Amino acid sequence: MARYNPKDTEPKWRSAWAQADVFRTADIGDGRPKYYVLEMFPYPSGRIHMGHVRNYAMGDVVARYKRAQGFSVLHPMGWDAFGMPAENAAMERGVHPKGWTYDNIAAMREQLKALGLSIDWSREFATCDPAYYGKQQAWFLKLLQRGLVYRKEASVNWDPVDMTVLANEQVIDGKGWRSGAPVEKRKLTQWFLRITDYADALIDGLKTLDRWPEKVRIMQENWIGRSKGLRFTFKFADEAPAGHEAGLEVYTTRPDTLFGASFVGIAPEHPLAEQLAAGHPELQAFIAECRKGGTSEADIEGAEKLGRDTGLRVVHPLDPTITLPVWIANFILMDYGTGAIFACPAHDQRDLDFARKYDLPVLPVVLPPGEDAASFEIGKEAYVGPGSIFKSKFLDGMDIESAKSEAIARIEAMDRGQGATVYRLRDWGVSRQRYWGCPIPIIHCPSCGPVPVPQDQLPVVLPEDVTFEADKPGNPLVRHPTWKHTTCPSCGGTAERETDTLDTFMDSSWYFARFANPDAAECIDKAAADHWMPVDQYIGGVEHAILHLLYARFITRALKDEGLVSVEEPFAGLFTQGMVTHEAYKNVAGEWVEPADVVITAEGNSRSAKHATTGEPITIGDIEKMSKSKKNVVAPEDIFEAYGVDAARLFVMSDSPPERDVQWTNSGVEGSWRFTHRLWNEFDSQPAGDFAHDASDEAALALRKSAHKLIGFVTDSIEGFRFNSGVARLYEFLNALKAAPADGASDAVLAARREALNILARLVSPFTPHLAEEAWASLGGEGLVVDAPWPKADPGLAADDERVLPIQINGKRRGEIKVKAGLAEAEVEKIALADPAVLAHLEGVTVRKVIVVKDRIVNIVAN
RNA sequence: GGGGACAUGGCGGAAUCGGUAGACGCGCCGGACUUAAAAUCCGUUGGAGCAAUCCGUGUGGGUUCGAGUCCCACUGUCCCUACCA
Repeated sequence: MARYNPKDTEPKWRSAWAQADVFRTADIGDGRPKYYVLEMFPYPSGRIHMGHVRNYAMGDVVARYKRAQGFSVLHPMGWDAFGMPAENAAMERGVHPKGWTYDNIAAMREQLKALGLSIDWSREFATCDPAYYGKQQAWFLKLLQRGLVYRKEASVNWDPVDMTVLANEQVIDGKGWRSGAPVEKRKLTQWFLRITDYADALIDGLKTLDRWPEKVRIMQENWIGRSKGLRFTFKFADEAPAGHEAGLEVYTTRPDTLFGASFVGIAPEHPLAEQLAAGHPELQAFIAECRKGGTSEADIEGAEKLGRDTGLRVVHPLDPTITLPVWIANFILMDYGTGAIFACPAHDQRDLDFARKYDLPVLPVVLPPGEDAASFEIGKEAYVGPGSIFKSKFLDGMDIESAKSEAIARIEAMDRGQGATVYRLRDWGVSRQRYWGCPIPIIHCPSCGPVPVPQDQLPVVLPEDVTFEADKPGNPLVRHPTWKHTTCPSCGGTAERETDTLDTFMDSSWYFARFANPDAAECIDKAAADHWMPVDQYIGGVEHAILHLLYARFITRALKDEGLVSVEEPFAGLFTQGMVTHEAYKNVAGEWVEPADVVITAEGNSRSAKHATTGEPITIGDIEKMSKSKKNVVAPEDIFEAYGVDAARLFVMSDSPPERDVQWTNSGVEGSWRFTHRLWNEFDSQPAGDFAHDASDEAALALRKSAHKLIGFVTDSIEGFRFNSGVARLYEFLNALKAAPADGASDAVLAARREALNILARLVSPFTPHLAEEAWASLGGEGLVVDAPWPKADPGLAADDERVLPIQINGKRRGEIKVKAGLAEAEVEKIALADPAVLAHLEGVTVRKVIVVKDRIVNIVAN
């Protein structure tokens, strides 16, 4: 019996697939139903890691399974190749970002190919290919023409380390998502995309995404943050400040609490605040102070509510006898609503904190159920629960919702404001002051202003002769001697190119559509995209729940409105897979130690660790995401070398549910490796022959039944993304096969085994494709197993004709009976009550009731 | 502060519909093979008990003939988000 040797076997089958070109897909399909499987494409950072292995192995299981089910499967691969790390490498090591990126792509392509993925490599592209980003420039200009792109001066998030602007989505806890540096506010002129025009569509579209995780839909909905309320204007009680004669506009979601207003607040950046500060050093100092405040969690938690009275007063819109002071307050945000609020301290915690600090009135107007109107008071906590409105004239006695509608109606009738929907979502700033990105195809002309580059002059190609020096940060496009100097396409005068490049999230917002035909002369080959889109199954990390997945949904809708694609939603099905984790180890000095240098010993239930060479004790730390800084990484290529690709693929699919983190362990992958060998032994020990069935042989029948049941289990587990359960069933079945060995078996059992192995080879093929091919060949299967159809279960064999029913007495299991499947309840009851074990437990008690659940269980109620 | 998820042996997890809790894997323990070890193979393995049996899915209640699963309250852990009026 030959030992299974993945080192020879795996490359052999990979070249067989390549030679037969089995994974190439036609651009407009071939008559079979289409299925588009896509994993989020990788950033070419240098080497693939275990997270990639898990992500792409999952997609490959789906792709191979759908292929076998008769679908024409599109399963492409590309590279999200623009971005900061390439520039960092350039500055640190003096290499060129382009060379660095394409070298990494070459290395990672080889690694991915070694994984044996069923990828159509003929469609591969990188976003840094001019052939790709040129098309991106083309549709960017179309969106500009549509009015979806605009330029404005705005206060933006500036990352002082990466020296670039970041979108709101890219600021995590007040820090740059990549650099981790605290973000500063800067006023810059930037290009923006009107994602807010699509806010409603993006929220409403979520309802159609029934194959997305609920969690991601909720995150997107919260991020867009639609809220309904009232926008209205306060008139000034005395003479209005110059330019503010119309009054002061505020936004609220609680118009029902209008009679509880005790002051009006404006943001420190509010134009009125800045105007007032002009001749007022104290206000000026206060506003400057506010600008400094950080946005990290600790800053916000600890931040004290601060404000300054402007001395201005405004008139209450619903009761002209009431006037309210106008304060500048540090907790009011300029870029939400109107940057001004009316404050109702009784029913808003922030307003209450502020009111207590500056001794402003607290007027409760919502009476909680069961409270007495005369005695109800607000202490340290604002009341935000339900109740009935009181001390509010015509709103008295109403519930909150009716009072909101009534207040809005009154204000609208007075023509002082109107109901308004406000979003948390801001327009997407896409300008990046970086070199290694897609150039924004705009020319700035001193007389014509910003002018689009004519379509026939695209692509605007990045110049390659740029210099990077660690002491000269910033964008080398700005200091390039010639590149930016050009002529205005409109007037022909001297002009300068835009030196900002596009946010790399633009690159990943349409690549899935380009894959339909990556060589198309137009941006998107409409016929091909109409055939393949939407992506039927998208797979990637949950860290993109808001960023990439929201941008891609927006761009797809914008491109649809432009007529470039027909779908509104790019990803019909989304699966967010968990990370690959590993224990982290530390030595006595507190330094991280690589897993390869650690020897673990276990005695009973306790584990201890020591250093493999020095023998010094090692502390076993937490299980964490694999990261270079904690040294708890395992290199995929080392695993492929030691155990083979199939064992590695199998392990990442087997140990945990795919949406959860999987803990990489050496012993775990060894288990998968053992499985591949034991599986091979079964195939290898099987003598050739036919499938002639002998129904009278019980062992043979039992084996056939479990093989046909297995088909259903594995099919369901793949369809339902429960790969770990499917793999467990395969293990279980192998155990059953070993219990009916070929050695000395009857002809009937041998035939049953042959049939079972034929089924098994196809069922394991999505998980361990190389081994499956070797097995298929040894069984004498026709052609390649990748081209073999998915096995079909014989319903007669897959269904049980006998059932073992547990018998409970008062809910406790007391015995079991074997009955024909589907046996009538009355019959089952008779048999159950005659069972000796049951009778023994019924002695001295009276049977009150017998519950029979067909084919499942019997419960006898007795006392 | 707001939103969401999760909690099952020594560990990862299974139980898809309210119906035999702990499949499968890892680890541990024992055995075979071996001069020995590794590898491999076989067996045991939730807890208590000699046993019958009893207890057992984070805690406390509830619904039900029957709850890991449904409802209420709580505790803990993790993720997202954040002065969004």
